[in-house]
Amino acid sequence: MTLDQRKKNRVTLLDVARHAGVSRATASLVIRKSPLVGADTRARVEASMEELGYVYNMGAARLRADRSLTIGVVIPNLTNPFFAELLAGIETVIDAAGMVVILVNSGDQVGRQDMLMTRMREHGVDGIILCPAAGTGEGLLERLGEWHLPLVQVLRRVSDQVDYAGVDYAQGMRQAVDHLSELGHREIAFAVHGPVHSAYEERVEGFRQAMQAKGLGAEKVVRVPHQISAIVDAAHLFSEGPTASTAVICFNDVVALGLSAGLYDLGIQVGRDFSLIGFDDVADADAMRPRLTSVSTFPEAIGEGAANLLLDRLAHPEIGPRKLVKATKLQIRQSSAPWRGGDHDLRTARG
Amino acid sequence: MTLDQRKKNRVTLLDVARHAGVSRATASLVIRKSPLVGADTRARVEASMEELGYVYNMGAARLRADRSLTIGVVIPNLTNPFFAELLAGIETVIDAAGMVVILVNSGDQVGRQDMLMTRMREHGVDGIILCPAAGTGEGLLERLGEWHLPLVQVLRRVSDQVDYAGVDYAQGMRQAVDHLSELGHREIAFAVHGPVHSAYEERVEGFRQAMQAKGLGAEKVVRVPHQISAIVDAAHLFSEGPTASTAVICFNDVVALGLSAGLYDLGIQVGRDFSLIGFDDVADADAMRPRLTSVSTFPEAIGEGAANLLLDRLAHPEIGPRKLVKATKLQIRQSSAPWRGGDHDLRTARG
DNA sequence: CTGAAAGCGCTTACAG
DNA sequence: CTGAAAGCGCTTACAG
Repeated sequence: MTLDQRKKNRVTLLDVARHAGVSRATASLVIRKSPLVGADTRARVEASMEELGYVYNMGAARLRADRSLTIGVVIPNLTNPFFAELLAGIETVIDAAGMVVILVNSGDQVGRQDMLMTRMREHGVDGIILCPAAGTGEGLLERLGEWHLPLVQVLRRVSDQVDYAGVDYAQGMRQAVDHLSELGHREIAFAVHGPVHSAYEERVEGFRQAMQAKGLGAEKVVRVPHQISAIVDAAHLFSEGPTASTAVICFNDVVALGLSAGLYDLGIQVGRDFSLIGFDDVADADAMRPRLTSVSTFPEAIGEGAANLLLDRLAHPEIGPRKLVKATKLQIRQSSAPWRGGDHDLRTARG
Repeated sequence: MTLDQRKKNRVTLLDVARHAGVSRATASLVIRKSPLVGADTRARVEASMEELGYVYNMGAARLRADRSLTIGVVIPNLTNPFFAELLAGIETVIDAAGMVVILVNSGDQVGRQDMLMTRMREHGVDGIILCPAAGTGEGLLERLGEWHLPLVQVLRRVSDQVDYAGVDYAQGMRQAVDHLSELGHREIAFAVHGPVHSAYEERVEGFRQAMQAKGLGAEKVVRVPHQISAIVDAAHLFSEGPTASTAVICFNDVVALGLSAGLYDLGIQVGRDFSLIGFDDVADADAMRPRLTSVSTFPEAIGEGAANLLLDRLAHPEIGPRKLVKATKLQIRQSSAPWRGGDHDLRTARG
């Protein structure tokens, strides 16, 4: 039996202490790199640890010290490349701090998320980085407050009373709208999809305000399907009917990728007869043809920011809630082009 | 501060037991759903837990019971969408088993990986799912064996003596080669990149064997850069010079995406004058134009398989090493097309 | 700088 | 079915 063997073989701190001829307390101090212990003693203890093959038992340490060097990360969807990059950023910082990430997937379901928060708590995580599932109420955050479990919201925000790291969506929308406006476009649509949460609303609101600031109508907020294959088939919404446009800003790069293919299928040449702007800049925009103009939101940097916010919070529980709102950057490539004038028939465009 | 409050507020099993008028042992049995305890007693204890807001302390339980309900997952690269899907599959199964994933990123560096294995061990994980960094030796696995730490290798294999879940790369290569061969292609190249590991070698070897089985030369194994933007610029390797071909099988979809763009830039129409086959089928192949023919390797299913293998291993440490080699499936779309004959000049192709 | 003792919150035999 | 006791491997005051 593996388990029994593991148990039998285990060398404890007491074994190390005996072997080195010191007390258990001294050995413990060596492990935690306390300056209280002399250099020669330290060397002797470390040699014994090496010789006996000692393995530090976090579980025992955590029970006594009440910290686990463990962070919970709750994410609504792993397969979205945006979240994968966010996670990579979080992992980098947490790892560098000598801590470890416990990862769970809420599937954007509030009920599951509740269950997972409890599970994180049972595992004794020192803090949580949460991208709240759509529909999360403030209640959850209050409960965490009662639990005295440090929390950082990332990308989506539910409460102003809790740390938050996210994107300046208003700025991003302004950059996209201004760019299209300068190219002469007036019939600009915003293609949205997915569940409604703060990041969704900030994007829509940012679009409205940016359009109004340019004296343009902002009524063309058009929902497209979630699956990319279905987005392809929704491209006609932007070439005909009441929401026909000359340019579309996309909720994210997945939408842009789908619409790019769909417009191509309709014989509309993006980057010449029609303009498309993505959001996030995580898809392989450089390898798309035409290359996709997109608003970079730097998910990896946001992940790093969120993790640093949490580490700060652990060190300083007393300071007030903080916000980290990252600037966006418009990456201009080929998919956005000057407006070609009103009498131009989109469908004749193919080369 | 926070920590002290958490401590002070904490209600323990003993509190629950007293409140319910039973002993601590009985309360413990209730938690672990033992049939030894009567229904009325159980109900009383559960009511007390609810009323007092009891939180199970995994840390304490693990110290005594020597299991943590925690699994370590070591992955070489999070941002690759292939690994994101793999991870999603693992997480689903581990979560359903009531366990939790500790995720770390080796960055494909053997030294970092060693350090992370030790860290996992200190955290007391019950087992590890490892996609070994390129260059990992058998020594690591032997060491884990000595540690009595159950391990499953995923996607890449270092030892036959340890459980493994992966892809039948030979089959995938055969499917790709046979398809191109049936379309009349004879000058078929294999575009590879990235670090060399078992999955790399199995693909190359699979290509060689499949080509030879068709009586074709298998010398055109061509290395392309790692960055997708640089792959785009490497497309000329397949249109001219000694490795010019009429069809390319790609190491993965990232390579295919880059070459697709690069060939387009060269004026070569993929899916008419040139054939391209991807591998993995994780990129949004349906949204590419032309749609990418690709060999599906089902990373999410492999993640699930690996996690199930590990759960089985935890339950039955005594059984011999097992292998789970998942079949591939060729998804034929538009990027592969019949050979157009020898005197056709690729560069005149553009419509 | 070091040692002896208590305790973190559970689980596990062992009696009853 | 339940209770009293020991112990998992650490850390933490408290003396010296």
